[in-house]
Amino acid sequence: MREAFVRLYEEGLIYRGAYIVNWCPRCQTAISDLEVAHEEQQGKLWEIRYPVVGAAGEFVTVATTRPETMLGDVAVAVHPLDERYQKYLGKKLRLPLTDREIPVIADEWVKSDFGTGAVKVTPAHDPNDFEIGKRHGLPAINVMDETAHMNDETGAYAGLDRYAARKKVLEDLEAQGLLGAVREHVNTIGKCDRCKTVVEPRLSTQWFVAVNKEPNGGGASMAELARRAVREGHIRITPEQYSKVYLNWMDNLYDWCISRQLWWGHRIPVWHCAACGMMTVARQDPTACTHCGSAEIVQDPDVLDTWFSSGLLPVTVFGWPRHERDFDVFYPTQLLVTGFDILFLWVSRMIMLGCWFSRDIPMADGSKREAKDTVPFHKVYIHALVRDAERQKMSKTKGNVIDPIHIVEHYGTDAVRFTLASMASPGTDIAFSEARTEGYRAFANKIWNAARFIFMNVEKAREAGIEVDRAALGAMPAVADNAPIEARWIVARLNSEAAEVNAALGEYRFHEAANTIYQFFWGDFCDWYLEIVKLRLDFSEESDRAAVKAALTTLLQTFEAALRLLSPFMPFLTEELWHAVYRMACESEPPTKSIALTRYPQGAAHTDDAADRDFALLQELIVTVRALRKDIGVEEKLAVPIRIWATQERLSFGTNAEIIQRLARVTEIRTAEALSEGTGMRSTPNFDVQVIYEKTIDTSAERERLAKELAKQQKTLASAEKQLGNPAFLAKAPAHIVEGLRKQEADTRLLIEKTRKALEELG
RNA sequence: GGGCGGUUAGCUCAGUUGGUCAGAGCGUCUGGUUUACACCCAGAAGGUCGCAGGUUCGAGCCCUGCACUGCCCA
Repeated sequence: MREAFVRLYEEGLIYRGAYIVNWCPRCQTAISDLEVAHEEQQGKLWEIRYPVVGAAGEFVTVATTRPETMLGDVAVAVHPLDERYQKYLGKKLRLPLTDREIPVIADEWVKSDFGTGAVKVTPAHDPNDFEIGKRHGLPAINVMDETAHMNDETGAYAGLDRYAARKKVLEDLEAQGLLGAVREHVNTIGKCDRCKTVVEPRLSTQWFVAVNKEPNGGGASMAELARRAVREGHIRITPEQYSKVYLNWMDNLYDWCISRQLWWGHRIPVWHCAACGMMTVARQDPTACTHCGSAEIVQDPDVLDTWFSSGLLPVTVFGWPRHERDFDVFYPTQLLVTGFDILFLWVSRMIMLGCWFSRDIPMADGSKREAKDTVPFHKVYIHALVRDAERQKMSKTKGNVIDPIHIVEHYGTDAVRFTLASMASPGTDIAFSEARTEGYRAFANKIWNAARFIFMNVEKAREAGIEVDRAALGAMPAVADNAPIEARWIVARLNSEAAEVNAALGEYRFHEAANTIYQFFWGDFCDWYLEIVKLRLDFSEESDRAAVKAALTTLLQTFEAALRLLSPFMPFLTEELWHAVYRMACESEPPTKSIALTRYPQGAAHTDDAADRDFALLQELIVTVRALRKDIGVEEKLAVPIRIWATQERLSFGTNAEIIQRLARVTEIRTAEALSEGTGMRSTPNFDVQVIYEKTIDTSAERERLAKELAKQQKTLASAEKQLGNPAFLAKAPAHIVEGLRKQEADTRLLIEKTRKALEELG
């Protein structure tokens, strides 16, 4: 910290000066612009008449939102082109309530249409007035002390709090007939971020970092280096939109006030000499003034802004200012994860100071460090902020804080974690949703129950003398080509979903990763695979033991891999179950102490497209039959025969009859060569299916459904035909789009024909 | 005042470079005590993607304007 301060001072980038700063009267310290929260507030605009000296009965009327500061007025300013006030330019006014006379000056900054067009100038208590004062060489009269009470400059008002003073000033003006109109006025006031006290702009002597200035030796400014780091892509901010926010802020950066009048913090390494009045800035505590040798030196009482030392973290963490091996090895780091509210406060300062102090440190191989290697980190991921259900920022004063402990106790840590991950889509904040959390608690429960089912079967298998080899676990499962369809399918699925999860994580799309896993675990693994695998887990004497063992192995392998896939999202549950897998299935300890230490499943797309395709058809058939049964009123429990007309060879419905029977509650599958008459039919481009059911069906409802269906199909066809009939489309659209549309058109034509026929048969 | 977002099913939200993308969960409705799970299963209904123009063969997605809304900075 000292090294940084002294070096910047030597480079001419740290200076001390009297400026208007944001002053918190309660904390009694200066605070930076970033620590001030601006709020709109209904206030008043008072008009005050300042008598013109030497012109009895004439006044210049000013408008102000802060009458008490008039005691520190040193001028009244008007716009140079404002005709109303031309005659007063250069004249003096008598400042009411005091015995001072102040000039009328012209300054471009004054807005003629605001208030009366004449403004009081109080350089010690307003940043704009300070600038005007500097331009016109006016003095600055501070009228308040560090607690925002009126000081000795104010005579009769001395000792009054600023608001009490305001009241008295107004009363006195009123009594003297100098108070004009009072209007309602919305103005913006600054409050201290920490204690919410209204900030007082106050003239005081502070330390600043000149962020936009070239250093003494020449070269780019700190802010410029920090801008380039992002603009030139050495630092990539995700979501990208924050790059713009960052650059916009950097482009409008003022000097950074780094001194604080607090009693804790790093003290400023500057000693003031009582003898000669000069300053000694030193790395080591000096015993004498470097200018005159006097021993009467006192260290500056101020301490540094906490973000100054925090901003140095990227280099100090690796031993800077010493040059250590850690620095060579780890700087620049890869990724910083943080919330956007910290982007300016900390991230920007780390970039500025990191780039600055690393730039003259050679690379490990001795070569010169280039810009890309000066940055403290290569990537910044800005995560979402959690807000309350009404999207309000949580705050203690508003009382809308959601207590994470309470939520975690209620829904479980894993459910809360999964909820946040699933809602963390980049660039938007998270409105905390209890309903979503409830859903993911159910998900955790679902996984737990799936595990119970699996372990139960492992027990049964063991009783039947079937054991799963421990060596089979811990990797991506592999299945034989002649394995049952559901085994081939779930393994292909696991692979493609794992690949998708990895891709999503690589791009910080956590919600996508979470949703993919959710869908895989619940939708694919539980709803389809587990239901089908029940058929294979037959531990009776007459079963094919090799087949049962293979099924059980795939089941365990898939579950184990799925747990690893899920573990970053639900660490506690998966840890527990993963250990249980090894203990229950293999009666042994897992290969590592924690699931977190295992290899994350990578997966691959298209490992078994044939299984994917065949299983999709099977699902389509089962779903169609289920819907059909419901439509024609087959009781839930009743199993019925179905009849299928398949248009494709590969519909291996025959070999998968068991699956269809179990999942669609079917007794018998008949096949036919052609469309038959009768009711209770459904068509898809791949097959027609009929549920054979004796009871009369609701023909009018069925007709209505078919009519609706037909209308939809015709709409689809019309749109496809329109596009395909457009030469421009055929000429310009890519081939796969045109092909896809052609297939859609053909399929739709076929369906329309079938639907029409079905309608005819209903009569 | 300057900047950055958002507006998609009743609710909470996805929808990466314009085409096979209109989706999920919750809620609603219907039916189910199938030996893992009713914190469950099956099925269904529900949206002219804020409004108005424009670019394009093609727009939830790109451009312009407007309305409402949130945030950041001054």
